Amino acid sequence: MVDLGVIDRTDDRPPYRQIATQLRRLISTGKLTPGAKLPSESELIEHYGVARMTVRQALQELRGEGLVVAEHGKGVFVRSAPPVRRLASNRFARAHRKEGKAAFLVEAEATGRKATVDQISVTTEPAPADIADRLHLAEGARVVMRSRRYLADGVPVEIATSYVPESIAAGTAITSTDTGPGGIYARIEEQGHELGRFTEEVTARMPTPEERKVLQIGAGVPVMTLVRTAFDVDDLPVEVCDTVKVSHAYVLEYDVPAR
Amino acid sequence: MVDLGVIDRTDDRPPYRQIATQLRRLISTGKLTPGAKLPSESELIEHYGVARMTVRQALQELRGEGLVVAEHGKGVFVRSAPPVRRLASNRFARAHRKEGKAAFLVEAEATGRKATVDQISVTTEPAPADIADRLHLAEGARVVMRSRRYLADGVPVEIATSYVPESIAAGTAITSTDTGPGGIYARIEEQGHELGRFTEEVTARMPTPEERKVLQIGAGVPVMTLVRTAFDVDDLPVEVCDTVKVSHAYVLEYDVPAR
DNA sequence: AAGTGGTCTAGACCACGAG
DNA sequence: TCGTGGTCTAGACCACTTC
Repeated sequence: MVDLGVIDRTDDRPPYRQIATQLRRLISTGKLTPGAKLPSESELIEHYGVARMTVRQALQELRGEGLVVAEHGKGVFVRSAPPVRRLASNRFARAHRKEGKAAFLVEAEATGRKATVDQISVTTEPAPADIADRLHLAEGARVVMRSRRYLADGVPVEIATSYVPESIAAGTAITSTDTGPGGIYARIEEQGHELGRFTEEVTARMPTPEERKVLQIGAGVPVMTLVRTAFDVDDLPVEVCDTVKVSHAYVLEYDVPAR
Repeated sequence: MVDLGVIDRTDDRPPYRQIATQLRRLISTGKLTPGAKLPSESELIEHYGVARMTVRQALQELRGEGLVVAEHGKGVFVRSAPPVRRLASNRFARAHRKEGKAAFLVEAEATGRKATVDQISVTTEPAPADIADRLHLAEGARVVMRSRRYLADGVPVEIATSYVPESIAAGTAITSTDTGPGGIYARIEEQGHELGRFTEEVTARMPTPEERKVLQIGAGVPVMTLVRTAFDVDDLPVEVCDTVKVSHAYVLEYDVPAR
């Protein structure tokens, strides 16, 4: 059992905040390490001499910060930091594709993690408006839509959906579950669209309830969205990939020339 | 007053979730538009016939998703989407510095916003361990540390802290509140360190209570952190800038060659 | 069965904002 | 002053986990 402080009733900050601060400090100073169990609600109630709702409010603040996770019937635990994957901006370098490797696997290999992909679905549909816009397609033009989930060491870290114009994807392995060596970018180049550049648009937000479920994250854990558009050497957009990443599982790295 | 549904006591989902779902739907369907006031707690209590804590739990779920903000003494309101700033990866191009413009102002100008900077503080201190590491400095080496807050149209959108080795900054305007035309990058180049490239590391997380206060955001709104390191043409790191951005106020854009 | 967190009730007093 | 949300109390019953 860790040692807790006391509540200062003359303090400006309300009791639940004081409790939250003390628990937060136990975590940040390493007195409570990832995976460790916090004192139970009953223990906190008794120690601080407050009502249950007060303790729960403190715990909820920590849950909101993503510092702890509550497990029904077991207790409240310090969130164990998932493996952080650093995504370098050169991860789509042609050299890697030539070696027959998909980007996610290249990354995983570099960090010694076991990467898996599941929940793969491939359909052909009319392009959503924003995708059609990015691909310079007419409204209602059809695209091949590939969705999948990525896991690192068995933990879900990302869901991704790729859109390729049907005119490029038709008759290739892009419409198959297994896209073959080098992934869809290799297939696109085989169709005569040598890749020239990518743009990536990054932002962050809270996940939808469905994303929370698929990514197996609690409330209070934000996601990053990265929308990548691939252009061929004629600057024609050939693919859009919309990814939702568990934020604390990723650091994105970019190299920018000063020009 | 909008029309609400009722609680189905035979439903699996607990009442507070049903209430949250109904309110969420009012927002997503546009029956409650940004800035609109939700029914007050008392109204919800009366309408649904539940205790206050039940209603508050529903509202809290929406706050956690960043959909609404509570204003003490006034009510709960649908969050109005703040202006989104798109940050292009060429925003530090030398051309802009030559024109005597700082990056933030260049961006603001491009989008027609009124950009302001406040809470500027400049100190000289021993470098924190991670900063010393990035700047290739010995532990305890001194750096000039510049903190400031950026606002777009009066709304806080970012806080930033720059670190420059004292060996470069000493005796320049970098140690002044006003760094002069072109900002600190112009001053660094005047010291003989022509800039060659930048690296940027991006991730997202929940804000600390203090960041929430400075950025004036509620719980449930994530932040993006962007750590930029500037290198001169000899690949010597000359500055580290640590920024914390309100996530929904920014989209970061990067251009990546396929190589 | 015992302990944990999840949900709910029915009150209370306080601090803030607007009229 | 009045209505708003912010905080707190002291109970209650339920569902989940472990033994």
